[in-house]
Amino acid sequence: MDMVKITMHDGSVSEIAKDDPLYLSTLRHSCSHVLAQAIKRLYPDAKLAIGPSIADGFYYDIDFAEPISESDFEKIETEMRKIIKENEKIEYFSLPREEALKLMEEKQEPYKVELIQDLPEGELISFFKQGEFTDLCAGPHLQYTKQVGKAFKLQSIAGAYWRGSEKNKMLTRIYGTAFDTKEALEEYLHMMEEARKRDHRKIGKELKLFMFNEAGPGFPFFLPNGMTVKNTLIDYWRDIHHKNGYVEVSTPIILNRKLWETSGHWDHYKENMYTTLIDGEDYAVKPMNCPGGVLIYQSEPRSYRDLPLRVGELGIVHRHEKSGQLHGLFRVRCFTQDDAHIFMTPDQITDEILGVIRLIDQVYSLFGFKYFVELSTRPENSMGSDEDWEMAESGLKKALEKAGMEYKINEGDGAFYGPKIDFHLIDAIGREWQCGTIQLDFQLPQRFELEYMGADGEKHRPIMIHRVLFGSIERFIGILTEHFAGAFPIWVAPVQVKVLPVSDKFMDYAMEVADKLDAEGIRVEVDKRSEKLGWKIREAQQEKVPYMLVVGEKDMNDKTVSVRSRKQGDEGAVTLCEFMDRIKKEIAEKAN
RNA sequence: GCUUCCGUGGCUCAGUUGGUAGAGCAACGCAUUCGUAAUGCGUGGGUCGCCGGUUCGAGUCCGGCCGGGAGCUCCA
Repeated sequence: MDMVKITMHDGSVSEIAKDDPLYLSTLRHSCSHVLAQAIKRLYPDAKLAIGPSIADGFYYDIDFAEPISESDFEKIETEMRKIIKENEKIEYFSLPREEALKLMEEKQEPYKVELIQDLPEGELISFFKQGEFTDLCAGPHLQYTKQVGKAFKLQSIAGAYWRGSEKNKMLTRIYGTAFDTKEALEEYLHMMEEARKRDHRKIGKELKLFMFNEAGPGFPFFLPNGMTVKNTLIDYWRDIHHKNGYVEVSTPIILNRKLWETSGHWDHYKENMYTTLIDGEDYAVKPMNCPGGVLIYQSEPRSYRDLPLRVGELGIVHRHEKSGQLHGLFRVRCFTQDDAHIFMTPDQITDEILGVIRLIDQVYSLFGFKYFVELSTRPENSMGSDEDWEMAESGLKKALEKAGMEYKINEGDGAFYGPKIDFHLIDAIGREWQCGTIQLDFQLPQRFELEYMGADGEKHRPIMIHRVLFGSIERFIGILTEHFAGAFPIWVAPVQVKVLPVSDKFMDYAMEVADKLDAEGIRVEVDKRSEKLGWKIREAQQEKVPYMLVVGEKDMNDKTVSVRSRKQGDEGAVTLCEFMDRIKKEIAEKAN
């Protein structure tokens, strides 16, 4: 393996292999310096902020005197190539704090001055210099600008707040990427193109799954095809919950202010709630299902014999997300949570959590998702006693261990009302999505003074958990759409079979085939247009219909159908019965 | 919400330095009746997101609003 020398934070030189991830991030970081140098040459008044390497490339935040746009990229890239060709040595040097400040003040770089002021006192400040360009930087860097090579590209421009705070000035961020070979760059750009093709907003339009309308920004409309997908997921959800001892309830969408005051939402979540005044009383549209679920728990006296009580609800919630947060089905203002609340005694925590973990595993595995788990523990400003937290956290850990599940701990990242487990699934092209969560809650049982009668004849407070598997059904549909690139598993596909008569002469037979499939509960359509077969196939293929049944003279006489699957293509003629058995089996097995 | 880009027939897009709109697909009609990813011909369809301004004249320029994209921030 090729080795390459890089200059580290302290000026020392290390030799690393080219397959070390540090090499690529160093290359990108040096590329961001080349970008900054080019910017300073072309726009001497621009002020530099920070320019790190990131997962897929790098960026540089810059305060421009005049706005620039992506049409300036060509000019900037040309200057970058020039700098790379000049092959300046990238030199390390360090200065005591005072001198470092003086240097950046002289260079009129206010953001760099601010950064130095925040660095710990008494330490030397490191810089990297290439030609006329000097930048405050922790490194590491390549040794010569030429080593940045030719495989780089500026990608986009975006606003970004100085130091990530919306109170600060908005800077211009230039995103770019760099690789060590042109082939790797090409491959990456190709991957990005693939991701764009899978975009659920694009596929959602093409397959007529859902739509949006100005009448309700962020409120999805489900079209017949999308509704089939949604209902299929819901049917499946009901089935597995029934089998796992859950009952299902439904609570009102709109509830009185007093309830939200008791739950704490009125004080802590009001900004995101839709509220209204009716007959002199305040109401709010529910942003969460829990308070309603709690009222159901309270509707009758509960005994320890009733616990654990697993109460599911496919609750429609509304949250007024800020306009800039909306993103297709991934971030909406109205969605269906596949919620459930479990009320239990403290010694039931581990088993109940374990049950939910297994349910989540079952669901994600079904769609072929891999996933990883994070446990978030007690934050500062939390409520509840030390003993409560100790009991809850150890209960969650025990459940994870019993399930044989590896997990990462996020210290102090829990909600103030209890610890939680998050499930992040990984889709077909490697992206991560946080979907399932299991959250313990000490707060609501206390606020609502929930009780159950114990075996000892005393009243006790139950432990409550909130949990979702899909998270939001709408968002999960978006994820599934991208995961499968629109080619849903047959049990989910809006249309499972499309019958394609070779010509109008076989329409009656096509209808007969469709009727028989329909009678068995298979979602089937007939392409009745007087088009050529090739055209009908093309369209069905684009619609990602799992099975096409071509029927012509031969099939009509033999009582067969010619099967074409979207994956394999032409599979030849079989009797309708044979096909029926096969498809029913595939649907029942929920095969991918 | 902030920065920035965008908004033209159902869809995808073109529209040069301002001179009151065009293509392909779809739809509809006619012909074709066809065996595994695009048959041909014809017809209809747009107050160019909305409001206001500049101009003899605005899809094109300017301002505001609405909606969307990218990113930032946010997601008790």
